[in-house]
Amino acid sequence: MDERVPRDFETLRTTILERRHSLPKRIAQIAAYALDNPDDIAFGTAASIAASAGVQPSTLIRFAQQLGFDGFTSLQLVFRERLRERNSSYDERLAALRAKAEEGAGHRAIFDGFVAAASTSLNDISGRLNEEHFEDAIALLAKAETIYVLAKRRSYPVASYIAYALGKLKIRNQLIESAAGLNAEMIGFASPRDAVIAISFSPYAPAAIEEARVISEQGVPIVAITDSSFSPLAQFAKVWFEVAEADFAGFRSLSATMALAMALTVAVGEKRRDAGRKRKA
Amino acid sequence: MDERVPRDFETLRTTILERRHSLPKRIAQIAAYALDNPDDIAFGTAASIAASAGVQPSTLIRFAQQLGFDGFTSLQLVFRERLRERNSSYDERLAALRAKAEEGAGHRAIFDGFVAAASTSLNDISGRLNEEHFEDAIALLAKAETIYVLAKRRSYPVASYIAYALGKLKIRNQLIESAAGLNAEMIGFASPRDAVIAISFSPYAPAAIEEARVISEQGVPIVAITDSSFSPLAQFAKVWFEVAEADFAGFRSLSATMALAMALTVAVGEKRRDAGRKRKA
DNA sequence: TATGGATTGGAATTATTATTTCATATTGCC
DNA sequence: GGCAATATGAAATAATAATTCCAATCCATA
Repeated sequence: MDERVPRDFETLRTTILERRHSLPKRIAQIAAYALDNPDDIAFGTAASIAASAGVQPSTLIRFAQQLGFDGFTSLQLVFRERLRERNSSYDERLAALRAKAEEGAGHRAIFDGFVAAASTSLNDISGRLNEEHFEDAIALLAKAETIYVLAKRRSYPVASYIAYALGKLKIRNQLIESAAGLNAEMIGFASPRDAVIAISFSPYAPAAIEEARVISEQGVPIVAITDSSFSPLAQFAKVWFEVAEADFAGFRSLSATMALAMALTVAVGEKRRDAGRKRKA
Repeated sequence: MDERVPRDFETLRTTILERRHSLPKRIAQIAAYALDNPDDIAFGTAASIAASAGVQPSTLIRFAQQLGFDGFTSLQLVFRERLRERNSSYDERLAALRAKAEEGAGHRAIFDGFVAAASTSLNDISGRLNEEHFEDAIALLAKAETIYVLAKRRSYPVASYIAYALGKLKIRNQLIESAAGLNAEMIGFASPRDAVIAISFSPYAPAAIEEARVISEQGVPIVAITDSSFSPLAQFAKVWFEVAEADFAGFRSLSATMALAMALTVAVGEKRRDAGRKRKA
């Protein structure tokens, strides 16, 4: 065993991919299986793995030997090590972050707390996004002449990001700011051919709700991002998204909302480009 | 085996913790070891685990039986299952997201791409935050009379969030907006007793850089959040943070920057509260 | 402190699993 | 198309690991 044996999964993976085409059929078969089902290699027995991959146990051992290991067992160790590391690389780290943050050890803990809250929120939303609503929202926004973006206070940063991104994508948009008292007039210009993205979380800013009400009464369709079905925003909206953000130290994360906002914006941009192309053709 | 056997790790854990005090000494010893080193149980052999825990293999089996399993092997399955799930619950899921996003399957892929980018960025920053810089920045900002917040374009949402949070914490602050032409005068008011949080990423908005230069020449200390040591912002800053945000579809995530911004803000708030308390005492 | 029951250690046993071997099949090459 | 080299399948064998068993020890209780 003087030749260089891959001792970590990434090296192993690379090695396999390099040699892929020079491997005999059955060996290639088990190689593909190994990269596709690393967990099975980590936990299975030579016999069970061979069966799942549709080869003989001896082939599995030859595969290991071809890679420079002295048997299946040593190959398996690499797959097990990977699981150990992977595992500690996230969930446990997040748990550790949370634990550190909770026991409140100084300023670093504050940082860890916010990182953990943001990660949790992202994790959560990625499983919960309603794909139909997402498509509906994109369709609705893509055909709008002007997209109005409405959000106050905590949600305002998201709105300003949307406005920035829409601008970069050359999509006409209007941010309804809280600052000047011109909101009423701005809203007055909106027509049913336009659309609104409204964002508001509990405790809902009264101004945001009121403006959403007025604008929906003008027949302008609203896409809302909010935090529950009881949200007053939901009742005015054509489509609405529920985003649950984790909080830390009384401040809620914005990461999930941001990710959704970015995705909406870019998807609308893409949809418009596609539509434009079709019209020309 | 009619009694209820814990089939998932959490249940098992709870069961062990409940019975902890009624277990015989050696069994308790292996129980503690199991909860402390779940990975070892998942991968080890009865003999190796027993040795590490300082008991006999037979004790390990008795432990498993006491919990209702019919042997060590079935107990081990629970520990292995946990690793599988844990693993697929994040890293692999993220990889899957990325893969889906890359193969570009419709709008859902866009969403997945942004979620993945945000997760990656958070993951990254949590390992890279320089704790000393963080403490320095907090100290510097905590003693400022007014905190100026300076950011344009893509970074503006972060600035507006900081301004909002500082306001909620009753810390005097001033957002230097790009809109009106009053920036120069606003900046003119800043003194060395104040401080600035400046945020800018490549391609650096010229206005942001210019304003940072002017304000630093007035002797106002700057805390910068930027993306590399070559950033023009870094040279004006007393303390600066490097934040590497992953991007998707040409838009960069803001999640790591946001988390850092929130942490900074809240930490400053906390430091001020502490200082206030001490002064009174 | 004697006694019964529970607990533990250590070796023997049994089961499972990896590996080797050898006959057979396949492939590439002249 | 025939030959050698290589690859594959299947079963035998060797190794390893789980489990069981029994004697020794510990502990609570009378």
